Amino acid sequence: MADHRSVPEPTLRRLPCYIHVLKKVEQLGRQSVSTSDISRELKLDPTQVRKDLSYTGIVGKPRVGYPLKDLIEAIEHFLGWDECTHACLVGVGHLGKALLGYNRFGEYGVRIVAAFDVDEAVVGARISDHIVYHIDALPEIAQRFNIEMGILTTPASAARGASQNMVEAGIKAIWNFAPTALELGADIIVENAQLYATLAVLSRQMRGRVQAQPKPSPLRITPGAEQMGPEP
Amino acid sequence: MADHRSVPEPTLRRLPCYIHVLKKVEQLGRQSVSTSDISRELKLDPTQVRKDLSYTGIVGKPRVGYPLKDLIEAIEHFLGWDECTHACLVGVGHLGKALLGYNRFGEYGVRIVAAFDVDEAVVGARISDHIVYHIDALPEIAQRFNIEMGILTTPASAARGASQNMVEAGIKAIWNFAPTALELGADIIVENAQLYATLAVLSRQMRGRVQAQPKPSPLRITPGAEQMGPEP
DNA sequence: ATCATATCGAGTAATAAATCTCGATTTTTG
DNA sequence: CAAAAATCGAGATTTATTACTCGATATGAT
Ligand SMILES: NC(=O)c1ccc[n+]([C@@H]2O[C@H](COP(=O)([O-])OP(=O)(O)OC[C@H]3O[C@@H](n4cnc5c(N)ncnc54)[C@H](O)[C@@H]3O)[C@@H](O)[C@H]2O)c1
Ligand SMILES: NC(=O)c1ccc[n+]([C@@H]2O[C@H](COP(=O)([O-])OP(=O)(O)OC[C@H]3O[C@@H](n4cnc5c(N)ncnc54)[C@H](O)[C@@H]3O)[C@@H](O)[C@H]2O)c1
Repeated sequence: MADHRSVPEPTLRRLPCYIHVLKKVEQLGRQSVSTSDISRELKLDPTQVRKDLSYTGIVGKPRVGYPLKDLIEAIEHFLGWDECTHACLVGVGHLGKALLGYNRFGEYGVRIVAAFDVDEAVVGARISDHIVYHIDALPEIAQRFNIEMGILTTPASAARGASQNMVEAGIKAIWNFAPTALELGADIIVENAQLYATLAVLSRQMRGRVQAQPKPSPLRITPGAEQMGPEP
Repeated sequence: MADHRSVPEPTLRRLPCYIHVLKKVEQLGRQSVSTSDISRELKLDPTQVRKDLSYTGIVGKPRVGYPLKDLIEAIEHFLGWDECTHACLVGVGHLGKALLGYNRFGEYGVRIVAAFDVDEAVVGARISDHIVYHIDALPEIAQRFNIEMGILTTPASAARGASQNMVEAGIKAIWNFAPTALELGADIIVENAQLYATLAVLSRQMRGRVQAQPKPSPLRITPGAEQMGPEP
């Protein structure tokens, strides 16, 4: 239905979860699926699932649900995951190697066609079938392979410099795994992987579960000042 | 101020970003920081930053901002990151190895004290100074090392089984990197790392930039092609 | 000492998202 | 063939989150 700019971000974030559920259901041999099925699996409200799915333009049948294959395709198409985006990865360290070894990005519309680093120890190596080039080769290779997306997995200290390199090489979208906000032009799309966001939620819940009361913490600035104006 | 369950999740997700900015500012030698500084760096509204920070109980000074050191400590304490949580990692594959090689989890209140797998090829190995045990040893070792958190990095197909193992070993919180919803008791805290959520947002923005119009998609229901009831 | 300025913090308004309600539709059952 | 059950989809309502406003206050300049 609505194909324009007005898709809630929470919806976008849930769509991959739907795909994962749907593919699992598909392996069971089912032909169709209802929002009740999906919501049961993901513990969401059925009408929310319905509203989310409606953004993709899919139409369901009362009493039956949605045709499974069409629904998966609709979501994938909506996200652009039915088309292949050429990506490069910059920073072949621990995390970079893990991403290079992940052989399912194709399902998510991404194909890593080159990797880059500055460390002579990895430059020239083959990591999970990907050649690691020196970062200086980025502009040329980016153009040659028509690279649209950059996956940034350098240390935080190198992230801004590396992102600059990407932009200079003509890359328009960056998936940033470094815990740093990038400083780039408004025409560059940046999305931070935010690994720690989920850890923060988890940690907070753990602490909250154990000791749910407000405790007299040692982090007060002016001792004794609860909600009055702080004394000098 | 409010130390109870009433912290908005968006706030929790932003707190780690603040920590990252603050630590960078700290390295510059600054003693204090204002919400204007933070909001400029992260492109957020200053009053939103202020409201987020207020949950940690920190108090700032007009015209000056917040004492940097205290602020970092306040956020870390609020998240429980000033205390060490013992964790184990289950599934020593590409991603698991990357996480084992990450030597900064201490800053996030997590210490990986053991790793587990079923594959004889990795069981017994040392990965970045972590010993890999067979999953069968999980109950004993979890108890011995007082493991509270499980980091789940198995393939999706093994995720539910492995999470079951964790729970049986007494683990109460799971950081789940597998793209599967886990089916566990309500007393178990689960947080899904959701790697693909950010990719979905990125992909959608990329496609939206290129072709913003709604197009007649081929995803309509073919009448009569359906069968299969809703119940499996 | 007084004034200008930046910033905090609380309260309020506006916006966004989740949830609820209900009529319509399709399939299965009696 | 009629009734019952399940589910869709649109719209209304509620709740959550973000953005705005403003008085108070600390600092540095005049
Ligand atoms: N490893 C993890 O599990 C993990 C977890 C959370 C976050 N992260 C984040 O991901 C990023 C990478 O982490 P890591 O553990 O893989 O680090 P790492 O040190 O193992 O790897 C970083 C790689 O980047 C390369 N590099 C440095 N500067 C570069 C430059 N200017 N251009 C190109 N390459 C450059 C280094 O040579 C190295 O190979 C970090 O920002 C880290 O905070 C990693
Ligand atoms: N590698 C990535 O970059 C990446 C990216 C996104 C998501 N993921 C997700 O992370 C998970 C791990 O990915 P990966 O690439 O590391 O996979 P992988 O196949 O490299 O590693 C999985 C590991 O889990 C082990 N394992 C299997 N069953 C087990 C069980 N029952 N108990 C304990 N260990 C078991 C395997 O032996 C293997 O070592 C997957 O669910 C994947 O979807 C990975």
